[in-house]
Amino acid sequence: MRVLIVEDEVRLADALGQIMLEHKYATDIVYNGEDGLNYALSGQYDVIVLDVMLPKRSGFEVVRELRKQKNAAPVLLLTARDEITDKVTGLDCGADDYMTKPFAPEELLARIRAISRRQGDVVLEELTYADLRLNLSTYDLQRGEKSVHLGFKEFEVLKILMANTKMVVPKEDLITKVWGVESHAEDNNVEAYISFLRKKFFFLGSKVSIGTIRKVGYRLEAGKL
Amino acid sequence: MRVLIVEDEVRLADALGQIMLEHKYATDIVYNGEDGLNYALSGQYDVIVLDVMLPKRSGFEVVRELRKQKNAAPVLLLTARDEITDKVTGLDCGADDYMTKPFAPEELLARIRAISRRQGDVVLEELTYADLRLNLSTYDLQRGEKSVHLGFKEFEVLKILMANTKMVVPKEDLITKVWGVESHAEDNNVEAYISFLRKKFFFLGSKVSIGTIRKVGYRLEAGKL
DNA sequence: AAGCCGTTTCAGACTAATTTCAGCTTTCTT
DNA sequence: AAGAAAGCTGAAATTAGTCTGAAACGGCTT
Repeated sequence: MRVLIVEDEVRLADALGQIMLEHKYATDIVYNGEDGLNYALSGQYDVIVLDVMLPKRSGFEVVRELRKQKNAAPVLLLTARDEITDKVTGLDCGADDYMTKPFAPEELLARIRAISRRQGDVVLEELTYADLRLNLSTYDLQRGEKSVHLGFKEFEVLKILMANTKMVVPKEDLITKVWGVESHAEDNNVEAYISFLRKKFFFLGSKVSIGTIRKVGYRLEAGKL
Repeated sequence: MRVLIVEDEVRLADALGQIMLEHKYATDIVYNGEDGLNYALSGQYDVIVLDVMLPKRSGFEVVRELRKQKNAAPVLLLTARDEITDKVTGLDCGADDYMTKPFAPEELLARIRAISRRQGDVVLEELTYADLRLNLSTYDLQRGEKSVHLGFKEFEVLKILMANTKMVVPKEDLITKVWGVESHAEDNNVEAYISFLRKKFFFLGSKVSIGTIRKVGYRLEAGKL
């Protein structure tokens, strides 16, 4: 079960991420409407938790655009209690549910369960690149017969690389997406995980390797067989 | 990466300048809205950090005017927490992000990275000149089949030359843009990199060459095949 | 309490990028 | 044409970024 959180208040966003984590939801967090829309359009999420008041594009705009593009992912809108925005507006735009801040974590979880149940599961089960297959629900990475289990962070790092194949993913991005924006994770954390992943690629005998772009980041590369 | 800071509290402005410096951003500081606007319009900045409450012209006015003139530079607004200015107003005026004082340097840096990158992906993916293509995300320079990887500084130098094709780029400009304003890089540093680049052009068999304008600078030239 | 697993931290090895230097070539000046 | 200034470039020296094994850590399970 994958959840996208779009919320510009970093503190709240991280808190939500924390809650999701504790309940075993894989979570991505972005901090503005534009990124939110782009991430949502990737179609990999089972639920999208969307703040209304956002930089770049409001939550309303995001849902509307999402629906226009025929994306049916369940959307839960968040709004501050004193914002004079109308619940009806949100639902008209195509949102599935609506909740005012502040709220209890339990309520959030309940609503997420509710709207995700409503949908028939149409989630992609795995990501692939060259000879590698990353199972998104079991966290197993396999190549042919062999298979290894990835830890949560290994998984997240690889997932991001596989979702952006052929693009260089900046270390910064990995840090903010895997460790969270206000973490004090250091570059070496990322490096350590890249190292772990390389070891596992090697173990699997994959032709895929992780290329380093110095001072920038990493990208997947499919070496010749 | 060039940053313009518009902030009337001299102490804060200087502190910001210091932080930027430590993180290798080339920085200019001005202390009122009018200068801010003029500097910003010069179009040489990658990010503008703009206080809301300013002498001469408010931050809001500055962004609005900037946008009216079709200047798309990413703007990060600053405001004191107890000012009753509205976040929405700022974003509506065309700012890209918004932060309340006081804030941690780390947060500022993170946001600067975020908004400067954000516009980066709207911007073109590669620069081309004659038979050369410079991939802006992988730092690869290619010509036909062949491709070479450029180091950070090589890349920056070439990028500037390719962004100003047919114009002579003064050595001084290269130094301040690539090494930073306060650097004590010497002309020979630039010369060394020009030399590296020429070698790579030759390796690629490109018809492009780097012409020297004595006592001034360099420019790209597309020789005949 | 002991063991396991995923994660973080650290230090040294390693490697690529960058700077520096020196001698050489080209261009300009007179 | 001679000398001076500016520029070029190969090689060496230095620095900065990255990799990785090992150890420490912390939460969970047995």
